[in-house]
Amino acid sequence: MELDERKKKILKAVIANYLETGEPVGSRTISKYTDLDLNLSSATIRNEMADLEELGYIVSPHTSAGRVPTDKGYRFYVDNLMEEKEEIEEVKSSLLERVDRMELMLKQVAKVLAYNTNYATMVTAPNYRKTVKFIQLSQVDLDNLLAVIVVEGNIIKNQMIPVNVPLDNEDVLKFNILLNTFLQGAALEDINLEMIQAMKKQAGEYEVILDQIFQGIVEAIHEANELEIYTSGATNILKYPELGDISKTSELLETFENKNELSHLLEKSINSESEEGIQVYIGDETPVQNMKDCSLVTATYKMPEGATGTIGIIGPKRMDYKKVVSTLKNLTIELDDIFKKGKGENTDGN
Amino acid sequence: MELDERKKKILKAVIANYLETGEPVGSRTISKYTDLDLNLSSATIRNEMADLEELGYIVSPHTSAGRVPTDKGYRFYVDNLMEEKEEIEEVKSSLLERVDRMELMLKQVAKVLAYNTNYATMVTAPNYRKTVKFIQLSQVDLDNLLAVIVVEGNIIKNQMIPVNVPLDNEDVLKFNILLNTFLQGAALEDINLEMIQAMKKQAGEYEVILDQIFQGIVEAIHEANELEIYTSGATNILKYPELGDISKTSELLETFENKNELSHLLEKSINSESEEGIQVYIGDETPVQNMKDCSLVTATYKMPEGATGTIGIIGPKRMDYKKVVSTLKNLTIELDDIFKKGKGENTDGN
DNA sequence: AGTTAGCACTCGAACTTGGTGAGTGCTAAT
DNA sequence: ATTAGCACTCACCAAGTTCGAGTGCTAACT
Repeated sequence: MELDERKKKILKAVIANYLETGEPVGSRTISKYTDLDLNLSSATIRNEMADLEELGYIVSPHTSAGRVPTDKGYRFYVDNLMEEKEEIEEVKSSLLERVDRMELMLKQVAKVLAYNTNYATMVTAPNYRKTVKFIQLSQVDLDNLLAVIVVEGNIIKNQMIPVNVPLDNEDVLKFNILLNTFLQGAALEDINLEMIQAMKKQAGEYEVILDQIFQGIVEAIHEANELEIYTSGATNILKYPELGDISKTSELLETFENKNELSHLLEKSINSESEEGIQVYIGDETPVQNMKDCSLVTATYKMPEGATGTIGIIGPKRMDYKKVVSTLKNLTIELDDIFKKGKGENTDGN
Repeated sequence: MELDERKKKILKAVIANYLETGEPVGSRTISKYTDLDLNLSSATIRNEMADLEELGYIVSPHTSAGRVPTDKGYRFYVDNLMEEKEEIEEVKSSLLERVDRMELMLKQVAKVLAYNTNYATMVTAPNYRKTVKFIQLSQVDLDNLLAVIVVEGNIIKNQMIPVNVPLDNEDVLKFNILLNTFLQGAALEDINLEMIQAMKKQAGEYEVILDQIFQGIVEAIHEANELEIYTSGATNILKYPELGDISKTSELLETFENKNELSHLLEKSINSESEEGIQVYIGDETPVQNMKDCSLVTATYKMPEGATGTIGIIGPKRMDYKKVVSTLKNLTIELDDIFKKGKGENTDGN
């Protein structure tokens, strides 16, 4: 059954009120609600609300309480009723000026966003298709070589490599030539055992040292492939009393502390959705089990090189979707802009 | 007034009981408590407890409840009554095997410690006296130079430096020589305007580029000087119902999220205490205001080079001091050991 | 037919009441 | 000095009470 215009209005009013107060909303409240020009008595509203309840959009927690939106209700609101805010929620871009280090910037984004919205946020680093752009060994001191690897997107990895045989400059130079010949431009996934075998052959007498070097490099590359994720404002979750059930909420907070877990979960689900742009996950729809009492809104941003990353906002189901969606929209636009200007130069990874 | 032997025993019994249960403990409980061979009736205990209350070691939350230790009581316990555990609380050292990257290791320490104790933990990186050990510029691509700086303790910093003039290999080589001449072996604090001026003079026509390079290097160095801090198990705090006052606890959790703040606070207070070894801060004694309903136990570990770092455990006032202290003691010993073996090689910073 | 006023009803929240028991302080006997 | 005994206190719990917001239904109104 399609909702007629009036039912839509009433549903919208119920949700709008509930988003504000977090309390069940009653018929009288709606009938006094002027924003939508309903002008109906509470009795009429009651009849309509009874229908809406039967249809599963709202529910009353007990006989003599008002109504509360169900997940289905929120879903309908987000899909059909919510017109987005016109006024641009200016993300304080002053805070976003320093683009010179990718990592810091993304942390900053998470922080600013959490501060502005009062929800929990997370930002993943862009998933470049990682090809090796630059690789270099240097002798730092008698016992250590330093491998510096720069991959596409200017993410830098360092690795100290202990060596027990003294090397002279020429040896190091040789290694560098060897490494660059084989590895420059290679995608990280392509660096496999075969390639390593081939390099070893060429290394001749230094095979043992090469082994150590490899071990270091492989580790560094492996790390470069991990999806970095930055979070902020996790404790904002505690501000919403409906999530006050500590045992549940603390699990959620733990998930936040364990960024690894979080990143895996997100990677699996969000990347598999080929859709781009803003996604809203309400309650059970969320990919992360621990968030099932919350809602998650994600947005995708793009780097000029084609890499994409995800920004997520986690809040109570009654979060201000309108604000969150428009904030995220503006933020991604702003980010795309910044990246276009900066064109990826001047970035850094840990 | 000095506490006589019996009062001490009773105080100890009260605290021991309270640490276990978290409930106010009554006279009858103590009189049945066999561990200390008191063999007194509850009435006698009551008289003694009344004295202890008058002296400020314990307090009863209301007329007909048992007694609870005060901060003063805890302090006395920690200083005089608590004999440390004999059996070594083995920190699962298997998890500490990978020493190859300082940063990862310290994170791991925080994690393992939080997991084993069920309290919140934090670990600061060692405060090396940071002298530049190695500095190198490389041309990564047409637009970017990469500065790699290694400071004592093998902490590595990277900085991408955009340049708008094409440079050839010889230019880069020149810069490298220049940088190394001036900076190698210099303490980070010594790198000041004068030195920079002197270098600029020598740079001649490339002064502008040098400027950019400097800016990058200064930033990198500045960062290297920040006290790194790693935390774990912050959500463990929520497990203790006496800290269940969400508004207070959430502030504490926020402090944990803001590692910067935390690190500044700690730096100020803990480093200023010249004492080493284990320190116990109870309630108000803690350097961080938000922790005043908790206790903080810190330990100092040493690197062979003389650098030191701090490990902290934050829990409720009724934390198991005995266990925490002995765990920390063993941990620092183990760490000192690991560092001695590894002798600082094979480390890395972000 | 759609809307509304009116009314009986429901049920959670908040408050009251009384009983229970753990624990205390005091006193008097040992 | 220690202890048994006793009156007293007070948080906690369960049962009962009131209160009011909100509902569903019916009958009257437009």
